[in-house]
Amino acid sequence: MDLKAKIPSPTVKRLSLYFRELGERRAVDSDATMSSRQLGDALGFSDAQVRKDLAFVGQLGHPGVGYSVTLLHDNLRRILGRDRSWEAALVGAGNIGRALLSYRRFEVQNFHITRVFDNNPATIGSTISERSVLDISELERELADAGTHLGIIAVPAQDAQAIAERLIGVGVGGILNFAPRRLEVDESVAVLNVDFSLTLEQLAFQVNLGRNDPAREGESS
Amino acid sequence: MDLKAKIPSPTVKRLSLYFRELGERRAVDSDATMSSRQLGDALGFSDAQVRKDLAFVGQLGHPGVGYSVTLLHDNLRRILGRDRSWEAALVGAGNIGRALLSYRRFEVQNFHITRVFDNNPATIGSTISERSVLDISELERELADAGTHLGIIAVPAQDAQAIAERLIGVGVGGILNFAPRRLEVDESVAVLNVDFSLTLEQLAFQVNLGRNDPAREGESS
DNA sequence: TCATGTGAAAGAATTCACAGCA
DNA sequence: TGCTGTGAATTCTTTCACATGA
Repeated sequence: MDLKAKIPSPTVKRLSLYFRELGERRAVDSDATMSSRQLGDALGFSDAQVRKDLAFVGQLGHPGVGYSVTLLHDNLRRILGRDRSWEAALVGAGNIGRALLSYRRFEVQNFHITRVFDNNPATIGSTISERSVLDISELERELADAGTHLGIIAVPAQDAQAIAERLIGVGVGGILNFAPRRLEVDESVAVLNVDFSLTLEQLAFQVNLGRNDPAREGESS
Repeated sequence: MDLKAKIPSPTVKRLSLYFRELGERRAVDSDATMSSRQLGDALGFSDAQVRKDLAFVGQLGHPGVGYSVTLLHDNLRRILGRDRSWEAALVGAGNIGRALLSYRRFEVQNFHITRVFDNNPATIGSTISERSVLDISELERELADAGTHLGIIAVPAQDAQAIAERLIGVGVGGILNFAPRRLEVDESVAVLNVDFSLTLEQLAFQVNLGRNDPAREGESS
């Protein structure tokens, strides 16, 4: 509807958190309202921050009352793209891949890992969390017309770029990259990196001497 | 030595990336130099950005030449706290926990998961990646004088806060939290959250309509 | 009185642009 | 010429503060 204006990335992160919080509240009391202060306190943000963020969603609050939990939740769902189903292809059935496959939360949230690829002959053909592992060489054939929306890369660093290109070749619009390697892709493709080593390193730095900056504390990496 | 001035969090993230890149370069040619442009190009940052970041490390560059790979690498190692060993306790031997236990990269980087706890009787006593799983009720006894530096929480959301408090009770200075729940802890404890659902959601949002903002593309979540 | 929505102010982070050194 | 280090300018984000509505 609105949402022409582009939403800043820090705000999008927080919108996801609001969405989750509202979902939990809604399950308990679907008629509830929450003020920006309540929502902020629950997540560690200021009330002003919450209001500014929610302004991107629309004018949904009622002065003196707060926000309708249900209304806000529904609107966030739409804006965050959670009102549709997402199909993802996973490449790499190693430890991280397996963890993702068994992550129940994804299914609940309409993220479906529909195909799994690997290049290890010992793994190909086996079944992991009810999905059978396909040969990586079949990637193009399997995904050509599958309309897969997202790719998840969980392969060694040196293979990541090539896999990314193949995934983009079959039309995925976004990539979740677990390999510790920057992917060079066209700007029309969204890439998000998850890098455990990097995250641990950030933590170590903070503990080491950066006598932890409180403002950053809850920071979602 | 220096490093009294607090380094901004975005800079710390990039310093880790520089450190990794320099390590790879160093392995090939330990006498190499790199300019801020070369380093930036490799990682997708501007040369000015690189120089600003490296200014926090000290005045290590040589005009007309660049930075000595070895010198810069060594200095970053110290600043990032990588010149020492880190011991971590893992709580939760589920899928994520197992993936972390088998993640080879950690050992190489001097991060050692020395204890593993779970509350599942079927898992307790078993061996995962050469570490035997301890009963969560033994946490305090096991860690009391162990001098463990970091805690890794990979338990269901509803247990996360309690585990965090127990870990802090035995003296860990930092927590890596995989549970989709904000931890309320004293500000002297560093917390970093890794939240797959949140990350996938960010990606979905970008793909959905936020016709991917190029500036954010390589963003490490 | 309580709480939203939003301009204005402040604060952070990035980019620019250039003096100065090798 | 090539490249660093850094103030100045710019852009992005958060916080403040208050007019307005219920």
